Amino acid sequence: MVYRRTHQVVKRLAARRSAILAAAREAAAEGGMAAVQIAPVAVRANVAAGTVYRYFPSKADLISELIAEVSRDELAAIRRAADAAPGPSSALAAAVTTVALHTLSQRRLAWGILAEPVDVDVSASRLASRREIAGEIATRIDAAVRAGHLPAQDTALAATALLGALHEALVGPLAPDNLDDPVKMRDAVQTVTLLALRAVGVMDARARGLVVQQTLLPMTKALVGA
Amino acid sequence: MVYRRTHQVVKRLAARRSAILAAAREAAAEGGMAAVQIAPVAVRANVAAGTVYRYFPSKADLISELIAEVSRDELAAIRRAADAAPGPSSALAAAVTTVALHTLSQRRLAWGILAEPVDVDVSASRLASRREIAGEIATRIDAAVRAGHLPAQDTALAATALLGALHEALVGPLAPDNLDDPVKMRDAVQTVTLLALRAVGVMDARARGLVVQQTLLPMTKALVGA
DNA sequence: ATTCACTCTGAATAGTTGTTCAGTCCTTGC
DNA sequence: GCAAGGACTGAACAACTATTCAGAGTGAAT
Repeated sequence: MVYRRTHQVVKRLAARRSAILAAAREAAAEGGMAAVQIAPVAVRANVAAGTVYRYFPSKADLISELIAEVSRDELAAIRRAADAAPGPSSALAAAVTTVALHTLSQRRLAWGILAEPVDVDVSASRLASRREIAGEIATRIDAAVRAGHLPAQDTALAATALLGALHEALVGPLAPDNLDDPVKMRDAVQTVTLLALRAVGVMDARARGLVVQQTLLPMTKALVGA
Repeated sequence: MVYRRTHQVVKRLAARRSAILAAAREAAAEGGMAAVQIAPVAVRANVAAGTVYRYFPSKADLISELIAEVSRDELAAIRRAADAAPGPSSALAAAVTTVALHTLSQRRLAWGILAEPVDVDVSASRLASRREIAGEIATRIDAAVRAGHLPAQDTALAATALLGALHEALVGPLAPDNLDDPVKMRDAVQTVTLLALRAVGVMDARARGLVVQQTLLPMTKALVGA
């Protein structure tokens, strides 16, 4: 007798896997990576602890996939925003703004994904995540350089530094603690975006214009819809 | 009978405490915070594990004090460099360069102090450490603003962002891996310092001048002496 | 010399979680 | 229905280290 997976079963298995990942994501969003423990996640996903191991070989794999998932979402959002911009400088501004917005709107999750201590080794996954996002930013910087809007520079290092600045200023331990207030939030996004653009060499006046253009409009959208 | 501590004993106790801290620092410099475990540190300091607890109530306290110590050293170096500079912009450039140099010259330790996962809670100590360094940078930015060299801005946020950029670019997971090469090291320091200065609004040409002035000379000194 | 306070030792303890696996339940194919 | 493959359960296990503490050691007071 040959056991064959019914479509229904396949669907259920996939759903369960998603449920576990979603549970992990919720836990991380609420309590940071520290809250992503097998037993609680299993409870949240309505399965037993052992079941988690039928879907993920280890906690490290679970968290790695969580990081990858969140990272994919963010990368897509960055690309969407940048591709919709009229020119390379606008695209860069849009990309930076998007990172800032995403980071801010889910600070706890962002902190967990980026830097929070985890008891298992997820450095490879974190590295990949950062590499992707940084690569995207580097590409946008490069486009602006090639368009003559920015001076030539080490775009990879610049992109890395920009991300570091954004993250530290928005979710790091020294980040202002009132960033839930939409007004403060908007100000913070504008400020860090301005810093970032100036850092790569956008002229101050032009940077201010780009920042206002890129944050005021999408900001309200972002705060309403996804 | 009243037992009184001889001067000699007091000295020995202090020496032992220093030895334990030094052992912890060495361990962190070699293997990151993960290597700062009670038993190995005790061995390195030539004491038994239990003795560590006569000097530090817990591992968290030990690491907190290690962080504070390293932080004090760095702050002193920043102040020394900045105070020796001729003007506020130079002082800012010197401060930023110093952070970059210090960070780079002890990358593993810096990573441990700043962001490496630790199994005990040292967030308060890390927060204090960052607050001090960021405060110093903020002060220097403020001085440059008041001197009319920089546009008005949120100096605290700017300082935080600058540190984030430096750290991410120099010791983060995306940092170039060949930073032991003095030439690459110098280039990296120059690049990130330039980014940082431009970010707060230093004009490009002037920034380049400051960067060269602040890195080329002290760099060689730093690589030779402490 | 002797006592006593204080310090040091390091093996044993304890608490925390990720991981396993024997038994149970469900679903498939006949 | 009913056998058998696969999935699920959750209590038990394992491993790792911070922490403790009873006993040994050290040196100050008399």
